[in-house]
Amino acid sequence: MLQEYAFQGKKVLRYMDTIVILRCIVISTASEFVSRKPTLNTVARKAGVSIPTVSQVMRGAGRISEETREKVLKAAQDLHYVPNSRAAAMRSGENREIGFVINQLGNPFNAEVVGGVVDLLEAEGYLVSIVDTRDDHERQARQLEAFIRHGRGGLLWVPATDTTNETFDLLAVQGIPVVTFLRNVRSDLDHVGIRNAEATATATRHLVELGHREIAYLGGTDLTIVRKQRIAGYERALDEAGLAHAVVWDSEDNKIAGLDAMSALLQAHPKTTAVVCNGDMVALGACLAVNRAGLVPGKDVSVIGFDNIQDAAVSTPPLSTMAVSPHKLGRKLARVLLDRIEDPDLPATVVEVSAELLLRETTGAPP
Amino acid sequence: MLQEYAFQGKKVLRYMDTIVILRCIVISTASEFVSRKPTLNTVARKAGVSIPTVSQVMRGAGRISEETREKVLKAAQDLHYVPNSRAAAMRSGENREIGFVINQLGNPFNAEVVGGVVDLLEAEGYLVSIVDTRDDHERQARQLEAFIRHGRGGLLWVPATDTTNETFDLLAVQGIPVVTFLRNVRSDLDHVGIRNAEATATATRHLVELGHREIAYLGGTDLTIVRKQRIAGYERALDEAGLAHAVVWDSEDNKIAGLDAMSALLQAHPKTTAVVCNGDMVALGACLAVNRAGLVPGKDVSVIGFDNIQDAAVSTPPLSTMAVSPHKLGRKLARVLLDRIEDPDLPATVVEVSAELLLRETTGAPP
DNA sequence: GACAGAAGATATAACGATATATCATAATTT
DNA sequence: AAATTATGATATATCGTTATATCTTCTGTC
Repeated sequence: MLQEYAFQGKKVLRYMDTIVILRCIVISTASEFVSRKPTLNTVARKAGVSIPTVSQVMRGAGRISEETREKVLKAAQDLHYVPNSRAAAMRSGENREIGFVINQLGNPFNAEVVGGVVDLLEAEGYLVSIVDTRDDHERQARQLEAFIRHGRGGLLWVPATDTTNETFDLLAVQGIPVVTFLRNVRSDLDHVGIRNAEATATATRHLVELGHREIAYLGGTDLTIVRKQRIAGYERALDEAGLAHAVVWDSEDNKIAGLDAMSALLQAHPKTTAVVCNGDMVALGACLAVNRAGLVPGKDVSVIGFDNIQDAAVSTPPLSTMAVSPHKLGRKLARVLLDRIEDPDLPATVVEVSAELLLRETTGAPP
Repeated sequence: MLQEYAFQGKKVLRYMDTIVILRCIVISTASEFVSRKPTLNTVARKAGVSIPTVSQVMRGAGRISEETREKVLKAAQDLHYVPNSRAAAMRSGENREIGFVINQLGNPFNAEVVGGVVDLLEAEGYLVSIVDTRDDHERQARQLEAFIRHGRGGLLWVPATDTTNETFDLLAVQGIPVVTFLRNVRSDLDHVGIRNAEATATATRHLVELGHREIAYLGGTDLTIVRKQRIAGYERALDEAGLAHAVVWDSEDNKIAGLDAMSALLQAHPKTTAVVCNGDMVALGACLAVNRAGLVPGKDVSVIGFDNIQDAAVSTPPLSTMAVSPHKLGRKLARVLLDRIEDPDLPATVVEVSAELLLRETTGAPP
């Protein structure tokens, strides 16, 4: 009796035992003529050895004679064999693929951080693959789950604003190494970030020393962790100087928002002689606004930024800012993850890097 | 006789058959108390059904009674079960993970393209993970191979400058769907890009119509494909106008390089009244140089950019440019990849999107 | 009441790799 | 010469899934 039989996605016919012969023929045909991804099996047959032997040669493990080693390597090269890491990971449990969940891809600061991370992790044989949440916590939840489904040996993560507890719980249960970056939202997770409060305090103190008395903060009522920390440092420095009066003005982290916000601020508080900004983009926008008001940044109004992005050095006038090395930050981030992978029982680590006062031309004594 | 025996990374002892009992105890202990990633097996045991049944429930496949369906779903939820897509991919052959190999992560244009790609592919259940080659073809080769090892169902790729033939061959042999983006380097691969020659021709023609006669091209002797195409369009438009004389000046794609190059160009060719730029970053740098030379962009010297990045709209003066919608471009890119995955036997497709002339304030009649 | 067919579940064999155990030889020791 | 140990290769089970085949049980039909 003839029966339909599915083989490699295609229906073939079988008749009792004939299927065995048929399958043999088909398999052999396929491996001869159809270009399929080569596997250990393919290589082993071509080299005339067993599968474990090929596996050992590819990994440089076990005891293999020079003769068979060369035979196997030749076969692998001829077939353009590329090992399947996922199958390997499945069996061995070791997974050298790291996910980086980032909040804003186009940000040059983030891009440099990624560079630092990758430089360290690729040297250790890891693949670092990135996704961009665009600061949308729902998309983030989907992406994190996707990373778990697709198997990542560790995660680096800039948590989106409004990240829910469900998301944290999901990660906690999966028992996969996670290091948060920049936004220190959970004490039970490893973290690498910037000493935000210290940095804005330094910036503010500098402006106070220059003689400024009306110092506003630009970019800060949408209270993410980082903004809170930065505003806290700013307010602390004002308190120390006995300047209780503090204007915190809202703005998003881009040039246009900075421009608009600074224009409004200058109108509402014309006595302001200095602004500490939440980021360089805002600061650059602020300088634009100062210009448009017929004033000169660094003379009439001092502006100080945060991050030291590339543009800060070439704007007119060049921007004073709190500088952090994103590349170094990235390397630290990778280091902490590697340590965690090596020893999962380590207590949660927090590493915070200082920012340095970098004075260019947008800061000076008040008029 | 006692023997050492390795179990879950730790050495235990075994004595003849006793190992069986020992293993049973250990396994049961582990699954009860140690937090391990739950699998179909775990869920199946908890729900009191077989593994294939759970698999079917999770996928919504096969015929399952409502009763067992609920039982299984409850067990899965209680255990926080997350399916292992790699194991699934291994068996089923279907792999919904896409790799995006990009040349410059910090570029906001690229970031928006990624947004378009992801919007379409995530809706189809794909995970898009990104790596940054930083235009280094050796790093790129390592990353592409890593993507193949780790199993990607398709690749989107901005080929780095100097990509070698070995790299193309590696990809060709692996038989994995690949779509190149922006840089159309191989006729045997699908491609999505911009009509570069058409765009620069449009820009140049516009300058000619404004009355310019000394029109230079800024950013172009390092001859990548894209630069070649753009210069070709520029030269074609000059030829049409009977203006044989063309100055092509070198510059990298960033502000500082644009500033330096434009300063040099103005010194070497003071009669130049207009420049077509290879990108907006160069154009913004060029405007800076024009300013520093005591001239006004759009009046003394016209500058036109390419890409319409966010900064172009808020620079002073706002930049005229050739605008393309990166988001739309990203969706096109994703579409082409999906089509290829659906039908691997399709002939190679090339999709090219037009750029639009977007006039702001850096272009005008010559003085 | 026998039988066909459907419904709902399970058994089994892959996918491509690695870990462990085992098995032939050859080389060395006693 | 017999026993032991190294050496180099292979056999087998397993990782977490899914595809296919098989097996009950329960209908409904004649």
